[in-house]
Amino acid sequence: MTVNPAHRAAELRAELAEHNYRYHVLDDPSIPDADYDALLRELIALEAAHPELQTEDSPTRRVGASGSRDFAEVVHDIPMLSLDNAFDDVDAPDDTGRFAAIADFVRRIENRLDIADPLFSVEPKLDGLAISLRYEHGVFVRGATRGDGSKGEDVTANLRTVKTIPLRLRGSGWPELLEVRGEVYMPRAAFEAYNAKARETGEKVLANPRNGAAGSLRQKDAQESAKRPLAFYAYAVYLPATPEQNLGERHSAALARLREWGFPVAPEVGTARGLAGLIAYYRRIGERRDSLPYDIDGVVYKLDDYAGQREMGFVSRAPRWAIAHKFPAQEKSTVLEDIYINIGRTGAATPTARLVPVHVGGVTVTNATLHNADQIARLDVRIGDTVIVRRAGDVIPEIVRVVPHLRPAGAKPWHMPGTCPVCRSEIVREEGEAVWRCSGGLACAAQLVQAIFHFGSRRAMDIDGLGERYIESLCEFGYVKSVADLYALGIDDFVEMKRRADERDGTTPETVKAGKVATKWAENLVDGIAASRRTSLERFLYSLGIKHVGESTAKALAAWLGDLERIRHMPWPLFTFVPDVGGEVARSIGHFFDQPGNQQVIDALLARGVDVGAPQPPAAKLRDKLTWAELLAAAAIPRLTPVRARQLAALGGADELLQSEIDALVAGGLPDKVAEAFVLWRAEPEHAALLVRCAAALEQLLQVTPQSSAAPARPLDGKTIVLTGTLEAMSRDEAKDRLEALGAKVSGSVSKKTDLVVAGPGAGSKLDKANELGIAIWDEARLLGFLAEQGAS
DNA sequence: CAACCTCGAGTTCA
DNA sequence: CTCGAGGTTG
Repeated sequence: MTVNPAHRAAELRAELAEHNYRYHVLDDPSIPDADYDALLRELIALEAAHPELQTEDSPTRRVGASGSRDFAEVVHDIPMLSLDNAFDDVDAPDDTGRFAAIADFVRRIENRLDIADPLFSVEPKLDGLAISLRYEHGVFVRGATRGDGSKGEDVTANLRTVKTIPLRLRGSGWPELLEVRGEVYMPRAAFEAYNAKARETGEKVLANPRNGAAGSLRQKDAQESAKRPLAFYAYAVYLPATPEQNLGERHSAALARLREWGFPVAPEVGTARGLAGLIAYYRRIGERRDSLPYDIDGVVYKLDDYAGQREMGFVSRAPRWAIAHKFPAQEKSTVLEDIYINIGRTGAATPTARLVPVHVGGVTVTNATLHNADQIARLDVRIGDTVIVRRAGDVIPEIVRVVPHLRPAGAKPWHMPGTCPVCRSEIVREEGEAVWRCSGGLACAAQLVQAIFHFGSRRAMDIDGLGERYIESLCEFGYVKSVADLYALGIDDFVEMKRRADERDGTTPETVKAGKVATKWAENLVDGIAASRRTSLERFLYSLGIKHVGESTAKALAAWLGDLERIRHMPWPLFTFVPDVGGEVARSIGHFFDQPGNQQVIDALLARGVDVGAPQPPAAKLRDKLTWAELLAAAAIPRLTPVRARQLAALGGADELLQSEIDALVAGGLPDKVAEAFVLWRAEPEHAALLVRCAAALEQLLQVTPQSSAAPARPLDGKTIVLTGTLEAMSRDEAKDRLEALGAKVSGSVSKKTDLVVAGPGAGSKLDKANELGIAIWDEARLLGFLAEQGAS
């Protein structure tokens, strides 16, 4: 008698699914692994012989589909949340202070819902990847990463290989359409085992379980994914068809239901009542943190009652009914091997600690900034010290303190070296400044490299593919002595440069061994450089790297003065007519253009085809400021207050003022002291020359500056807007551009002057501050609506 | 001149 | 993101 293959396949599938569930979800296997494998092999053989019998939910699908392809985009019907994070205030003297953020969270709920000690669902916060699983008629049909919350990537094939994700739901009563959210993670034991094996076979070792999980899920080849031992815990469930009706009335009950349907839920999940309950849970999990089979970085509290959740609602994308309570940043001790100096673009000499590599919060830290010499003195860090390193809320490692009793005998306090380690120029400190600087300027290789890197950076000339390493080689071998030289480079230059660099390093790339020369990268670079020629005046000014001229000052200069030729020959006091430019910045700009070398570089750039667009007349708004009195007031003449400057201006133009005797000035109403100070000042030839240049430049500006014409009023004129958090439909830059096009000023920090804050998910302190100051807050949807409206009209 | 607001510059690791 | 310093304002 022959067995019906279809029947047998269904039987095997049911049996395998049951064993799988017992093994992975209940952790209570009922048959030996070998028997399980035998059943699986039988099914694989059966499906191979009868391809028509293959189904979406077959356990054989866990082996992983092969073939490489890009991940399709998945739009989440219900956006995936981002939670607000709360940290302990470790400096607080008592418990109420230490858990202030959590206490606030509970209080807000109690006040708004008018209840005491609400019930929370409490969960460990796994350090993995949030994903969303979709089930239709009980069958797993699609899995996606969180992505930015509204759009993720389709990783269905890879998720099928995760054994604890049910491919078909158990039991009954599940809705036709079901979406389950949870965390894919790599259990610690699996991580260790994987790495042990990888070390043996010489394969790449995973940095930490989290990276392991992320890397595995994004494997293009699901067969590769199948080899990585991932697991899954569910923590949320939605019915996308009727989102407002979740499963039952309580989150904890919904999770219990998920368990019945075959989803694994972390055994540490439970409920807790009121602030005291939350803190007890936090402590309990914290104590067990190291002995749990997976990495966690905190716990999550969710208001258990769904009706309450709906009432609390959202601030932008973050729910007000849930919060992540993170454990304090992990601290580790290590030994400080050396302190070396980093030279920045402006010559700033930043001491950096080289550490004996240490694992902190999931990554290996080998470097940590010490900011400046003052910081080193404050911490009293010395070479050889054992130091405590922490990766705080953000990513950047910092040295918290030294362990004094572990200091080696004879360790000496550290001092800033007198000369630059790169160019041997003197390292000096400006009066009253915290930073020490290498005085070598562009003659210092480090500063030249940084200057070129800045020039090519995205917000400056935006040269694609020009990385720091290439720049270092270009400078080292003398291909480039200024940014202008970039535009004279050809493919051959880059290839030759690379060859020399490889030679020096003693490395021979595979391509050279094969007797070929790779040139694609060089072609791309040359194209990138060529494409950067067409730029704007503001980008160009920014890319020059003038001290005190960042993006926004460059933009202001371009908008108000409009013409590179005008700007590069303007006497410095005139720059103060541009808003937010004061004496210090104006002098710095003037000083930059006074250097013949800088002028030559600009000439060379223009000669090699850099195009900053057509010159514009100065902004009409400039006109009111274009007076001789204003100019004299800006010129930093000793004792000359604005009032006195007006009196002085009334006495004549540059020629008259250079010739008038003190008597005449005093007769004109100036106090003796002021007149004397002025005469003393103008005795300096360079001051006299400045006066003449200023007068001439003012004359010229007056001729070309248009009368204030009634510019069309824009809807956001005079409004100051701050963007915070992540925007999803457009980049922050794009949002900024569009708002500015409507007349708004987009600024980086919230203050009383802010009119509006646009908050995306992940918004932090800025959002809190906006709430505190009672400033209007929009979410992205509202912004998009507004922009669409404006765009239409 | 003090308080407050902005901008610029520097920073780590995968 | 954070610090330090420059600019503006009351």
